Amino acid sequence: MIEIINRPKGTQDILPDEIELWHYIEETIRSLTQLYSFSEIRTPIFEATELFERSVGETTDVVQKEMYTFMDKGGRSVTLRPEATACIVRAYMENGMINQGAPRKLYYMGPMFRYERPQAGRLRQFHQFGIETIGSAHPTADFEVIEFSVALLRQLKLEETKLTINSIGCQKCRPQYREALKAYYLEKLNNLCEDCQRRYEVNVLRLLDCKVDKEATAGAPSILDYLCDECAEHFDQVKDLLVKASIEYEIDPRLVRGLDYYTRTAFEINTAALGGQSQILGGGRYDGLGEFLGGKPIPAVGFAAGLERIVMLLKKQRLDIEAEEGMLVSILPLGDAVFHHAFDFASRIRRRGIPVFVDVMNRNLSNRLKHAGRIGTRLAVVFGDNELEASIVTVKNMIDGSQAQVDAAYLEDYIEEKLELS
RNA sequence: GUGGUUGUAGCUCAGCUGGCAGAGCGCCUGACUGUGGAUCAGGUGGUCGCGGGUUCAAAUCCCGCCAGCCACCCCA
Repeated sequence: MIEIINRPKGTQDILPDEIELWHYIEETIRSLTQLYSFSEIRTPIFEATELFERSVGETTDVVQKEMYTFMDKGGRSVTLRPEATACIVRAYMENGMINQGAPRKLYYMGPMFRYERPQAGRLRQFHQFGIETIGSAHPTADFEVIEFSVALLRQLKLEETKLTINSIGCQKCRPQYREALKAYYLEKLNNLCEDCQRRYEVNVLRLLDCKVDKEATAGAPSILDYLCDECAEHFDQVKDLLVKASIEYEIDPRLVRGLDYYTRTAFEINTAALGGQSQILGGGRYDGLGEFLGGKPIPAVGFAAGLERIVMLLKKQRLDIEAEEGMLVSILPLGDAVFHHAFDFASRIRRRGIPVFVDVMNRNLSNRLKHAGRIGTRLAVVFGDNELEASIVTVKNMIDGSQAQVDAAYLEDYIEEKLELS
């Protein structure tokens, strides 16, 4: 007995039933990016492992334990991309896009891979959409990225979402805050959970969003009190722009980012409706990334959204996607002698831009009609020997059940007319 | 990676303290030899997640593994 092979853990088959929802999301994204003048960029799904080690940061979970890394046959270590920002910046530098003027506004959409324990809204292969505005250090760039993310969710008709923002400083002021935090937590260290004791050494900022030790965190110093003048001014301007655009937000000084390259603005959009994985979108400024990757410093800001989470939310909201106007014509030939005419009719109708299904099963009319009905046929073209001898076919309207004898020579005209009338 | 929980037909599930694997829906066929949706009848469909153990006998009890879900962790 040959064993049946199942899909790999943490992956998903997206079936035809669900694909309409994906198309709806993808089309909304493409039209909105166009309206905001973001251009699509496609980069490889795997990259040199070092790209992620250098950018995402070797202390993060993503690099330490979540990467799909393997040696190729040439002895190179490559990794399935766990996120795209590093890839985009790599491509930006490699292709000399810095010479194409600033800012360069890019977007991407595609699969990402992280070796994690799967859970609702968390998969090993998942899809992200993201935008990056590269080349501008100005707060208007931060604002535009945030504004776009809000507009996108509104356009998608996603309900009950909340925007949270923060500033996490820069390489100048963050170290001082880090020290202040360490000093604050030092005396409490023994009472903290195991994870937090580890975080204390690895990445103190992460202590802030620990769910176990909420009490200890309550009195912790706020990053906002440690921002340097430039960072504070930048943050003020971003907030001011948001207020003037009537975009509601909440400031959460404990909002930090897990990835090392983030600077200044950090933001997230969350929803209460999703359970454990509440974040549907997250991003911020990453002025440090260019240098991390061995290039010039390049100011940039962007975000990434999880498409599966958007799909889940929309399903939960039971959003009715307007079904495509049903235009399908089904051709139901009766008897071996007339099968070849079916394909001739089909080509002629398809040339008018009308979708056609040809029944390629050998079964009686009753079952052919049954199947035609279930796939959403609007008009069924039925014919056997007797019709074709008279050069006619029978066209049945599947919605009201009426039918007509039609001159086979003008079948496509009749169908076109019939579909446009209804 | 840690903890909890679940796994029986394509789907939803029943199957008691071990005793011949079931139902509804779906699918296929027929009633209707050329007319779908309704009705009725018949049929198809399962290594009971996988492997081992206990037993005369395991879907049922025990152990291990795999997978799903939930929470932690982390993030989109």
